[in-house]
Amino acid sequence: MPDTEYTNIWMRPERPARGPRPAYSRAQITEAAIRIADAEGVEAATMRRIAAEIGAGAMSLYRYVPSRDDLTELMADHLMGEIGLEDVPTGDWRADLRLYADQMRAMWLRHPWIATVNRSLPGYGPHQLRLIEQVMGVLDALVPIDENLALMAILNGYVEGAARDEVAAAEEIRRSGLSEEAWEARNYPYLQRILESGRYPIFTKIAMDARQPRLSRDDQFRHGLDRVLDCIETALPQPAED
Amino acid sequence: MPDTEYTNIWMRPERPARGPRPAYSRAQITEAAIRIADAEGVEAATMRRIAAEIGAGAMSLYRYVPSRDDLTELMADHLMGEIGLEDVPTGDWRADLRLYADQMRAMWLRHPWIATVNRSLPGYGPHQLRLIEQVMGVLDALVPIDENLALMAILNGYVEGAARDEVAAAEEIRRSGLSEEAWEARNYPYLQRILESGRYPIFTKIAMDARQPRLSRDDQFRHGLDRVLDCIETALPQPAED
DNA sequence: CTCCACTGGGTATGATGTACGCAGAAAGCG
DNA sequence: CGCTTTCTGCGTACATCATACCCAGTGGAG
Repeated sequence: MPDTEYTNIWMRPERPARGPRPAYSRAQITEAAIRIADAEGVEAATMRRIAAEIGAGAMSLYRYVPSRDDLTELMADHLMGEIGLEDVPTGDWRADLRLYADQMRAMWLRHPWIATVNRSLPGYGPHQLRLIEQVMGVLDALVPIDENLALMAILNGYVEGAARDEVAAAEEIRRSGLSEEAWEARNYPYLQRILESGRYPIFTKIAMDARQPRLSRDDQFRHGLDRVLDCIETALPQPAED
Repeated sequence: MPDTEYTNIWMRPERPARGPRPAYSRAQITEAAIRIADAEGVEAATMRRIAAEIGAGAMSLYRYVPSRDDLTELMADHLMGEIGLEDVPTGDWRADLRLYADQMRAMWLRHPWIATVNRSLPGYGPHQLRLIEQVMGVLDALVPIDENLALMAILNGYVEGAARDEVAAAEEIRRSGLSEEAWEARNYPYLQRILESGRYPIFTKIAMDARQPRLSRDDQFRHGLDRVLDCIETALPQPAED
């Protein structure tokens, strides 16, 4: 029973020394699972379906991955690998953090199902670790480590929150099987009821007066991000003089 | 087939006019489900278990709630009702937003399973709507509605992100069935391997040098929150003079 | 008083993650 | 080179889940 000792998917060696060559690999399985989740929704990425995708039997996957939860962990970490910050830090911290934020959001939109994967914190897979190094490396020379942590909490909170909202709406629409317009038309009566009740003046103000909801998603994100970066700037010691 | 017309759990009337008195109610079912999820984890709150909790047969629940997803929506909105901001705004926006943030975080910690419920955005249940009114009412008189939206995105992002991190760790420990100390001891080898690899200097700096991870969770949250509130302050027009 | 739209709930179904066991393959050892 | 050991892929089996369907009984509307 060697299983008991490994607390973590990252501690478990992929291949033992003896025996026949494995026909597949963790990476292959992980990528197949991501492909299915992207194309058909995370609920379609069942163990059987993933196995079929790579031409294996259902139970074969368990030779590579101890459980579905661990596969999920592999999937989540693989996604972090899609964030490319090779040339960071460039010296322009604002551009660096914006690049990070934009890439992160784009990744969320490519893989909306990541919102349902909440085992985020204790993962610390290799790609996530690399990303921490790169992102926190941007401000590392400018502020103490505690300050850096606090600022990154704000930035990550904003990016993830914004991405989560976008993705929640998109997933709701996808799951309904309707077009975006049809979905909005279908929900219109409820919206109307809220507005007509007169009990939600601020909600009404948002729906009627705000420019924000009428901007493109990209612009909405960018506006909020600018605010966050301004906030970070005020926390930096002696910002660059003109 | 009246089912087809209701797009939303909030549009569907709880009780029809005719027929015998229902023995239970949506509120009763929702509260039972929350009680189970709190005590035994969200995975224990199955339809059968919830039905058993209130002394009903499994299928009886479907007389009150069209599907498990809708029940989840009811549960999530019920939680928003736990945030009490009756006396807000008090005139001290900073105190008001801090009260909101603290209550929100406390609610997350009471009900960690909310992290797994991601159908957040298009819900707009009654409690969520009321909360939007109260929270956004704090700054409504001070800033334009678009500004208010942007600032709330930052605040909510921080609060939710911080709560999500705390909850993810707590849930991971709970699910392992170990004590916090035993869980940490179990994970120690992996942490050690990361540090010893020498490839993650900033991660190492966080683990070794930062004060932050050694503060209480409450203090960590408060520190970050102060930063966010500072950020909001700089965005307000002519902050109150001394 | 009669009718029928309701009620609670038993049974059944299809899907899921995964435990178990088996036949065959290949690496280590003599 | 043959034997043993340790692996491989994978078919079968099972517990558990949400939920479709059905039925007998009930109580408000006419």
